[in-house]
Amino acid sequence: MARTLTVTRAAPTRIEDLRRSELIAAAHRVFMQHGLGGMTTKRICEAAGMSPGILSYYFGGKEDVLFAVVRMNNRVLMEQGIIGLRNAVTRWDRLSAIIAGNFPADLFMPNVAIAWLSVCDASVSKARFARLQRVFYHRLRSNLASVFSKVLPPDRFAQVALVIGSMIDGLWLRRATGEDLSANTAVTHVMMVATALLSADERQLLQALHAGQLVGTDQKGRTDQPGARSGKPA
Amino acid sequence: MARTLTVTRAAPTRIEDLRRSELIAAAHRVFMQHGLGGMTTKRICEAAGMSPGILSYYFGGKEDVLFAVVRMNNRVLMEQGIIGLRNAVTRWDRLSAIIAGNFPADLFMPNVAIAWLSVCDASVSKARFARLQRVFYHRLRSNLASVFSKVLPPDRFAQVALVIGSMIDGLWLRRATGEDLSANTAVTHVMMVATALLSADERQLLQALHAGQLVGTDQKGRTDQPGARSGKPA
DNA sequence: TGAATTTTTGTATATGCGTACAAAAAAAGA
DNA sequence: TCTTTTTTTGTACGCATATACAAAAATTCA
Repeated sequence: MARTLTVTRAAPTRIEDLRRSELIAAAHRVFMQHGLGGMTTKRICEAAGMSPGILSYYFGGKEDVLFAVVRMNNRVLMEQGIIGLRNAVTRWDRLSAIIAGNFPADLFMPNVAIAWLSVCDASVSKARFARLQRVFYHRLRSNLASVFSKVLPPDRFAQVALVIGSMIDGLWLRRATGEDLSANTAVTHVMMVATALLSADERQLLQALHAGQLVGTDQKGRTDQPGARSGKPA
Repeated sequence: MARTLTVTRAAPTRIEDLRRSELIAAAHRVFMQHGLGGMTTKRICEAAGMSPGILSYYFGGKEDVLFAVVRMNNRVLMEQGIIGLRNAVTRWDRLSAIIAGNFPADLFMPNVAIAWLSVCDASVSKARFARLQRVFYHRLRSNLASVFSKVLPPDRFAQVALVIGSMIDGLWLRRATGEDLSANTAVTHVMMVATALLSADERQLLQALHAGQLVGTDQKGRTDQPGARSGKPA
């Protein structure tokens, strides 16, 4: 069905995949604008310029569409994160890229934040979505590990990763409530926290080795701008 | 109507307020268990042991009930926060009490977190709820100000307050997704961040005055336990 | 007790939703 | 061109919900 197995060995009827993509894109738009609650089948089909019944022809149901939307969204974010990470050389650049990858300037807006919030809400009852969420968190964690794992002991890393992850989520949530907050300041705040936490470790480590050498490590001065510092912390 | 204006000048028929309270309490229970989406009028009345139609007799509609529930919840949290703050003497005790007040051990659970999440979700379209949310945030901010305002310059305080607030929200969100996290560790993590941020200021301040005296201020050692340290940071 | 009022019940109505499906239209193949 | 398959349409059904409301029950008052 929907596949041509005759003379031409050509790929499966492309119109099928095309329609699916169009519907997913339309659903994505509706989702971003009206949130999960306002994402009705009628609106989706309308946004795609198709008839209301088309959805059950190309998808098993509405949940399948939503799943595809979230999946697509995550994939895009991850890909953007990867290309951001390619250009980073120092550890701090890498950290900065990871954080910034979680705050795309064009997406860090109330509508998007609210939409993402309602997915979190739905994730608790739908196992598929919870799994997607977990994959996303895991990706963040392993990205952070690539920065910190050789600098911090495992349990300390777990703390730092939880703090950074929670801050990212928390700032998105604040954005959802309409707080006046730019993607840049969000990144800045997370980097500020990371810096503060790491320099605490730094001092603790140095103190454990030899007391009194602390001032020397800090002589470069301190700014909260993520990019202002390119040396590794330890 | 519903008031006795005859011989006895007694207060308005108390049964009215009683029923209202019962319904609010029932709605609160249903809300915590089934989330916003699962909070139907039928379930509320059922949980209150009343007939399905009673709700439109005592309330204008379902939204009024939800509003009352959220309002009650906020009031309880604020009152608990106040009594926690009464026993605090040092600045760190106060900060600890404020943070701990945002993570009641018996409420820091997925169900509650999810319920609270769905209210955030609904807040964006219903102005009344957004206002409630803003009041809540404002309370946190002014509580934090009572700790930090004399130690930090205003703009720096704004940063710290945003970080702490976001972390609180973020940890609740993580809890909503089922992350294994106790109220105690949540408090610990927030305190850890606050400590790190504050000691950054501390060092910066001291550095600005005289270089080289840093080690002396840190001689007491550092633990991340909130209660382990009772001296003020600056 | 008996009448008046308050409170509760149960149901009826309207609305909005997701989904299935038969019929129509379009496209492809011979 | 005619037939077969694919794609689209529009509608209809079932389900769940919030709300309104008339009737019944309980309570209050004289």
